[in-house]
Parts: sequence; C-alpha cells; structure tokens
Amino acid sequence: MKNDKSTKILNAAIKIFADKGYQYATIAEIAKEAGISKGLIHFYFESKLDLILSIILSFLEHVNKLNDIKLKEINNPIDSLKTVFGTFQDLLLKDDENLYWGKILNVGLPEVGKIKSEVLRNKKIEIDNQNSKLFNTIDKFIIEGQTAGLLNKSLKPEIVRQIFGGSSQFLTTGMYLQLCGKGGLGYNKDDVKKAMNMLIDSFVV
Amino acid sequence: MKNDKSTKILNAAIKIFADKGYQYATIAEIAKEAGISKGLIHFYFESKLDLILSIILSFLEHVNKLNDIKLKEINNPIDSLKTVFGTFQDLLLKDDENLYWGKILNVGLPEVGKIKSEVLRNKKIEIDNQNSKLFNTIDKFIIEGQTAGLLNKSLKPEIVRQIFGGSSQFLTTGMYLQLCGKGGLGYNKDDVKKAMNMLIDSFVV
Amino acid sequence: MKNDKSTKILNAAIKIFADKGYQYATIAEIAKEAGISKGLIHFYFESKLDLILSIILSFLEHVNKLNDIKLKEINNPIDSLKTVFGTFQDLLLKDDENLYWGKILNVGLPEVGKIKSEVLRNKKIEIDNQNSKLFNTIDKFIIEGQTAGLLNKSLKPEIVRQIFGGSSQFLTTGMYLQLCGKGGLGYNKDDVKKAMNMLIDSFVV
Amino acid sequence: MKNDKSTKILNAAIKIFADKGYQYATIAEIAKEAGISKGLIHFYFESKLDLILSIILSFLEHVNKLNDIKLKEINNPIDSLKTVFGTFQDLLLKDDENLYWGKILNVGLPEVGKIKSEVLRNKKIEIDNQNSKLFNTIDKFIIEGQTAGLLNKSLKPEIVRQIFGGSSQFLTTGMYLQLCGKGGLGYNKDDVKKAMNMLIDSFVV
DNA sequence: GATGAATGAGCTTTCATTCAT
DNA sequence: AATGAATGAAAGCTCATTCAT
Repeated sequence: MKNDKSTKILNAAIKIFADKGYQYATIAEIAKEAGISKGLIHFYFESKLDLILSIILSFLEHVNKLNDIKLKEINNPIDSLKTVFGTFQDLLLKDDENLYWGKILNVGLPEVGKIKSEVLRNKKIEIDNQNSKLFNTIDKFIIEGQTAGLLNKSLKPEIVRQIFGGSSQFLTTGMYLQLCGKGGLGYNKDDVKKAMNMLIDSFVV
Repeated sequence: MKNDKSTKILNAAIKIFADKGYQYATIAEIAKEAGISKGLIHFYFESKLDLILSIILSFLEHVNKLNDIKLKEINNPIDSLKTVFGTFQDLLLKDDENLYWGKILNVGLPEVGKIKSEVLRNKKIEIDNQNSKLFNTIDKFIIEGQTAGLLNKSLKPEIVRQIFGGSSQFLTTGMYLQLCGKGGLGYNKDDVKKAMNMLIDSFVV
Repeated sequence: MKNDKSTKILNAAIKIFADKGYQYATIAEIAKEAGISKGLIHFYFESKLDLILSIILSFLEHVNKLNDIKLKEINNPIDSLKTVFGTFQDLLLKDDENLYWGKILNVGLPEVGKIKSEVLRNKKIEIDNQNSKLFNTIDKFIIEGQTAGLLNKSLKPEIVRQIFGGSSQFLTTGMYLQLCGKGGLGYNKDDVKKAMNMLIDSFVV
Repeated sequence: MKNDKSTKILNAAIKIFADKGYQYATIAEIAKEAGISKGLIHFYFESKLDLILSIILSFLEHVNKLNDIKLKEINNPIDSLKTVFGTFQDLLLKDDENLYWGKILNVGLPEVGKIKSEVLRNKKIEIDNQNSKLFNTIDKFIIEGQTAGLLNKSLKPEIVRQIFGGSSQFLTTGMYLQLCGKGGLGYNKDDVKKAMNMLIDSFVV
C-alpha cells in the first residue's frame, strides 16, 4: 500500500480541487485539509500540477484495471460497452454526496494539456496512454458491434462514441446541475445505469 | 452595433481564453492580441472575470433569442427539441477550425459559480436567467413529448435531458478530442446534426 | 475674476480632497463633482498636485492679504496676534458644516514637501514664501511682545508660536474630533475666538 | 519578545512611512529597508494598511499602558494632566533626530478612518478604543480639575482639551517645522516639557 | 475650449516553491 | 521526514496624464 501521508495528501487534494477548481485551490489549503505542512506536499509531489495529475492518473489506471478484469468474461461488444460505462459510472458516483470524482476529472483533465515542464512529460505520457486505452477500448467495441451488424451503422463510430461518452458524463456530473447550482443529481445511481443501458440498446439493430 | 474596441477586446479574449483557459490567460496577452493597452480592457470591462462573463452572457442571449424566433413556427415537441439542439450546434461549430465557442463555455461556465464581487452579482443573475431559460425550454419539450405520448416515458425527463445535453456537448466540443490533443472533430457539422436528430428520434415512441 | 470653469474645478477639488484625502481623491471624481470632463482639469492645471497646491496657495495668499489690511490699523503686538489668529479661524470655520478648509490644509500641506517636478518648483517657492510670511508675522509679534515686556519671556518665542499655532489648529480642525469620528466641533466660532484670546492673554505679563 | 523579523519590518515601515507618507511609501521600499523580501511582509501583516495600523496601535497601547502605571501614584488632576502630556511627549521625542513617531501619527491616523476591509475592522476598533481611552483620560482630568475649582472654568472642557492637545502636538511634531522644511525643532525636550507644564499651570486658578 | 478614449507605469498582493533547521 | 519562514515572479488593477477629434 502507498505511503500513508501521501494518501492523506491525495485525499485532501481531491476534496479541495473538486470544491474550488484547480486554479483557486491552494497548496496551503490542501496542506491544512491534510493536516500537514505545505513543505511536505513538495516532498511527496513535484508540484501542484503533479498533484492533480497523480490523482487523474491513478483514477484512469484504476478504471482500466477494472475493465481488464471485467471484460475478460464478456464476449459480445454490446455487453462490453455496457460494462465499460457501468464501471465508469460506479466510480464517479461512489460518493453520491460530493461527486468529487466527476468534478476532479472536469477540473483536472484540462490541465493535462497545459503541461510544459520536462519533469512531468512522463506523467503526461502515462495519462495519455491510459486515456487512449480507455477510449480505444470503447471505440473498438463500437466498431466491432457495427461490423458484426449488431449496432446501427448509419452513424460513424466516433460519433457514437461521443454520444455514449457525453451522455455518460452528463448523467454523472452533468453540466446542467452545476450551472443551476443544484447540489444533487435529482436521480440515483440505478437510474443512471438503466439509462445508459437503454441508450446503448437503442443503437442495437 | 457595439463599440468597435469593445468587440475587438471580446474577440481577442475569446481566442485567448479558449486557447489557454481562464486561469492561464492574462490581461496583458488579451490586450496584445487585441492590439490595445492593458488599461483599456478595464475601461470597457470591470475585471478579467467580467470579461469572460460578458462573453458567456452574450452567447447565451444569442442562443435564446434565436430559439425564440425559430420555435414560433414549430408546434410539436420533437421538432422543437431538434431545433433547440440544432441552433446550439450551429453556433458552437461556427468556426470549424478553432471550436472557440465550445471551449469558451467549458472554460467560462465554471467561473460563474465563483463570483463573489457585488458588482458582478447582476451579471451572474443575468447569466443564470439565460441558462435557466435555455434549460427550461429543453425540459419543457421533453415533458410535453412524454405527456403527449410522443417520447418514451420509461426514463425520467431529467435523465433524458442529460443524455441529449451531454451528447450535444460532446459532439461539438467533446472531451475525448481535447484529451487526446487532437485538433479537429473527425466529422463535420452535418454529421453532428444528423446524429442529434437520430438520437432524439430514438426516444420517439 | 478668475475663469469660471477654473473656479468650479477648484471648489470641487476642495470638497473631494477634504473628504477623501489627497491620495484617495481621484481626478475622475473631481471632474464629476465639477460637472466637467477629466481632460479639462489638465487644461487648467498642470497636474493633480498642482491642483491642491493651487488651493493651498490661494488660501495662504488670502490670509496674508487680509492680515496686511487688518494689521495696518493695529499697533501693539498683543492685539496683532489676536488679529492674525482671528483671521485664520474665521476662514477655517467659514463653512461650519464641513470644515473643508481645515481639512484641506491638513491634507495638502504634507504634499508641498513632496514636490519634485521642475514645473511646480515655482509654485512651491510661492507657497513657501506665503507660509514664511504668515509665520514670520506671528514670530515677529511674539518677539516684539516679549522684547517690549508685554509677553512672558520665560518661554522661547518659537515655543510660544507652536503653542498658539497648535491650539489654533486643533480648535478649528482638531485631531481629536477626527479621530473619534465626530462630525461637529462641539463648540462654536465664538468659543474658539474667546479661547484664543484668553490663551494669548494668559501669556501677557 | 516579539518576532525578530516582524520587528525589523515594523522599524523599517516606521522609517519609510514617516519619511515618505503612507501613499508614497511602497512595500518594495519597506522590504528593502528591512533587508527582506516583499512577500515576507505579507506573511507577517495582512496588508500595507495593516502595517501602519499595527504601528499606530502598538504606539497607543504603549502610551496607555505607561499612563496606567504612572497615574496610579498621582492624585490630583493638574499633575495627572502634566503626566499624561509628559508621557506622550517623551515618546514622540524619543529619537530627537528623526521625529519618526510624531510623523507616523500624522501619516497614519488619517488612514484609520479609511478602513473598509472586514479583516481590519477589529484592528480599527482596537485603535479607536485606545484612542478613546487616551482622550477620555485627558477629558476626565480637565473636568475633575474644573469641578474641583482647580482649573479655570471659563472655557468649556473640550476647548481646553483642544488647546492642550494642539499645543502638545505642535510642540513635538509641529506643522510649522514641516512646512518650512526644517529638520529639527529649534528647541529641546526639556523646553517642551517646561512649556506644557507652564501652559497647564496658566489654566490653574 | 472641451471631451473621453487610450495609455502605461507602478503598485499591492498572491502563492507555488525552496531550504535551513 | 517534517516544518514553516522566506523568496520572488507574476498578475490584475488603478489612475494621472495625453491627445485626436
């Protein structure tokens, strides 16, 4: 298991980043939340950017690892797609209350593109790899489904992927809810899962 | 027509904000892009925040105004929904190249929630109103459609709205593309429109 | 008579400087108070500093001119001193309400020492001359009084002058009142005059 | 004893504020004078305003504390008044050379009234309290003296207080000297003390 | 004379990061 | 490992002043 302090820092950072956004979150605040000193954060993490990237990366690695396991037992593209999005949603909605994970992705992913430091280049590559792995998995099943005549072919695969991805994200951390300042989602985890499955089914020929 | 310099500033700001994000965009850079001095930006706009809020607000006002006009001639909820999302996508994809508008929304909307200054309170309220108007319009047609037996009732209206909204946004400014650092969408405006219409149709009973 | 606009500007400046202090008063605010444009202020006055210096200077010139006239008819140092301080107090308390003049002196005199611009060097010299004239007049009468055996000699003349000057200023624009945020003086013009005369008399042998 | 750096900053600030005035003093200059970085000033003090308020406050607290001690041993209003003004003058003339303390009060007190920040509200209240304590002490002894028939009753107590206060301030940091750009006072600490005592005695019946 | 858009120097303040202890 | 004082770059914002109209 990872170092205890390191975990404490990451958890504090998740909370603060999710609540305040990357920009408005400060190292001082994260340190306070974690109950340690500012200096110690830089002992465990290169920089503020490294901190959020580490969060993002570990999330993506987790998602992909889970998929690797679950997908082994499934051998048709439709169920595979449902599994992938199901896994994703389970994680994002893990803490129904705060929706930290969805917020962290919203807040952190834009930062990935801003990386300039040479030191973080590797972390960026890792994140890109995990991202690609996730999206390639989705793309692969969509193409397989269409090729096998199981999924509607009238839409390009990348279009279908955007519809599935967009729906999935909005259902879990939806823009609408943030814009209107509403706290909760107005529906529960089961509603989301049912909705995604229905959406995917509606593309089944 | 609006003041010339004011427009110049707004256009420069749209470009810089979209490219760099709110945080990393600087007043100095926007001024340089606009070909004017830093000070002049504060002559036309209260603050950096006011600048991006003004952009967001004018976009939303434009969207709602267009909808008001177009929806007058339509009297069934299905076509109305198609029209609303069609309008939105036309605007977001106006400059195929840069996708500035989609990026600006991604970058700017999170800032709306951060407003503290008393001076900008009014602008926040205006934005909230325009946002509500847009989303209420969508919600209304979904409910109308379900009530009239035209749209599948097995999903809660707010779930349907999230699916439509999420798909629409991902199709136009989709996360996937940003994550992978790809410049273009890989498909065109017509593909998007066709996809949204098909998606909506798939909910028609 | 001086130019009408110029007077308007000066009156506005007196009000704003007295209310806000030199530092926090802005040209924009003075222009607004005067009902003219910012630019016009710089047509009539070199700079913000020139503006307050002009106010101070014209006040001092006025004081000295009045003294020149009144003192001609008096030929003993005691009454002369009473006259000088009486004149001063009449002017400072002219607008009982706002005490602008006292405040302006408090606010403006420290700025005289800050003058660096070559252009304002002359104005500084003029102010210094008027200042010296006023204080030399006072010093002269004190020395005359002491030499003639009319005034207590046990205190150095410059000490006596500081007592008279300090009492006079505190009685009219007193620090105490400002510190405690009290609006008025708590006593009237006649009280002040009586007090100064008594104070001077208490030094009469 | 107070933190070393904090003291260094305060001393540097006293010098710079006294020399340049609040407005023209810059954080950069104070930092340079203190031999530390700009940032560190904001580590110890909220803001530039907090800096000067802290100076004022600690001065007033010191004055009041000294008075509390000294006044215990005195039981007539005349000597009490002499003691209070004596204490004040001792402090203001502590560094004969620079007269920093008198200048700081001139420069800083007007800023107290300008406080708007919520954070500094408490400091303002503390300063107001210390101010009130000092002035109430003076007022109390004047009234006691008049009531006991020891002090001339023909002048209102608030008038007497202004005469004593104004004389005291002018004797220590007098306007005249500043106006004429003269460095020194032209008289010494003993002259001042003797003068104040004589002034007070002249009000004794 | 009069305007007000435009300039740009200069300021305070923030905060990630460093490093002596 | 851990602290937190100390740094300094960087940024937003103000406002006196200028000048084309």
